[in-house]
Amino acid sequence: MNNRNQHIQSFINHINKSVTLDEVGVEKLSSILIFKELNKKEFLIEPGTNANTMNFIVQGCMRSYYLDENAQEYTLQLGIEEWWINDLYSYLSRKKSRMYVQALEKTLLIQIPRVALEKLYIEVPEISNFFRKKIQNAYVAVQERVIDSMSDNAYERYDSFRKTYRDIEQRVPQYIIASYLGVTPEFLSYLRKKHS
Amino acid sequence: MNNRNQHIQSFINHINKSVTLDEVGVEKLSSILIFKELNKKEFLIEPGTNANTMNFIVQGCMRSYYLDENAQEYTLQLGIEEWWINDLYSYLSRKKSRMYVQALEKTLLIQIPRVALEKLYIEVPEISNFFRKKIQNAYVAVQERVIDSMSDNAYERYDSFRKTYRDIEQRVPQYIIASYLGVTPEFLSYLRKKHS
DNA sequence: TACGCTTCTTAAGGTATCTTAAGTTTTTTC
DNA sequence: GAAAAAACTTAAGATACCTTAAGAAGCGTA
Repeated sequence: MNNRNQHIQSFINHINKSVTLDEVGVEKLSSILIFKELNKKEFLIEPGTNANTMNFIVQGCMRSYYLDENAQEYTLQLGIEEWWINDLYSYLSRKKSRMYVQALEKTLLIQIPRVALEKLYIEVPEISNFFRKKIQNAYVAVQERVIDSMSDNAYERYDSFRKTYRDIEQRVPQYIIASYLGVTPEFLSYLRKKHS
Repeated sequence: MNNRNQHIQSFINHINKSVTLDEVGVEKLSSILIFKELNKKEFLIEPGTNANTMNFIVQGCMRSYYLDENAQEYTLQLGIEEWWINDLYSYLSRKKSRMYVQALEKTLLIQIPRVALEKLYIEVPEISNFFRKKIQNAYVAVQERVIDSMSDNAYERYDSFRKTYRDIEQRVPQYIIASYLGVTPEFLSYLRKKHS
């Protein structure tokens, strides 16, 4: 497949939006990438397994969610093309995950194994900077959600969800959006009608 | 003051609970510490300023909170002796803070300036590991709060707050606990009565 | 195309939480 | 130690959100 090279190319472009890799950096990074395909509903991570890669979505749609004792789902992250998806906690701490990370469509990922990536951090500091920023942004995003959950009502959260995830909303079932917003699907349906 | 050395000693003990510093590490770390005193209600960080230090509470009680357009406060973090307090976002990203970090009692901090700390990371990797873990834990704590805010009702959140922050609850006004839980002070008061 | 499964909608009744407002208690300040 | 300020409580009425249940619509597969 020559697709493979195209995908790597646009992956490198994605990285170069935040930092500047020289040719050696590009070369070294490209050499450790792994492609992985997931079918719709297939799991990348399940509770009890370990997240040992960083995962970039080339094509498709993914989510991470937590499942509680009452079989209630809490969606923590959604992602489509050019987004990263993971259980960062498991990846960073090397502990077992307590989440599911699942494909919502047939999905193609580019994965970077932690071991190889950490070696690269030393040889190519720009790559280290790139992921440092990613992790910072993840932290900020979660913190913002804490504030939003306290300050905004469900419709306000839905509204800002649609602004932030414009391209995602169409592709994801509504009950998953409800589980991201922290409301029941019935109530989300009611809100949509009320404000339409 | 000889207090100073005692405080440094117990600070080092705190670090040594998570990692193992050799004598050189201890020496180097000790040499970059700064003591800072805050009066009750005094601010360590305000919106528009930068967080350039890591802050360890030697004695006292602090909180970080976000203030929205409606003058509503959202408490994000509380801490007492042996806890760390900061606006990690500002510290990590080097961007201006959007939070307040404030002393709730007369407080003594040990501060580590970022510049010196980052130099130390290279010379004493154990210290780098220590703070990597701290930041991971901060991320996990915030993520857990997102899940709790969706899955637990206010009384359950209050109850687990009391378990997690047993020693803090007594020292902090109730309206601040309410602003941490995301409920009105009136409702927290009602809950306390109902369950007593 | 049709059947079965998944997702979405509607609606009624219930519970959790908020708002306002006033009174009480505690803490701070002089 | 008295006055002022801050924090807490109580209660009534309002609103947001949930639960249950049932039917409708959409989608995947034979």
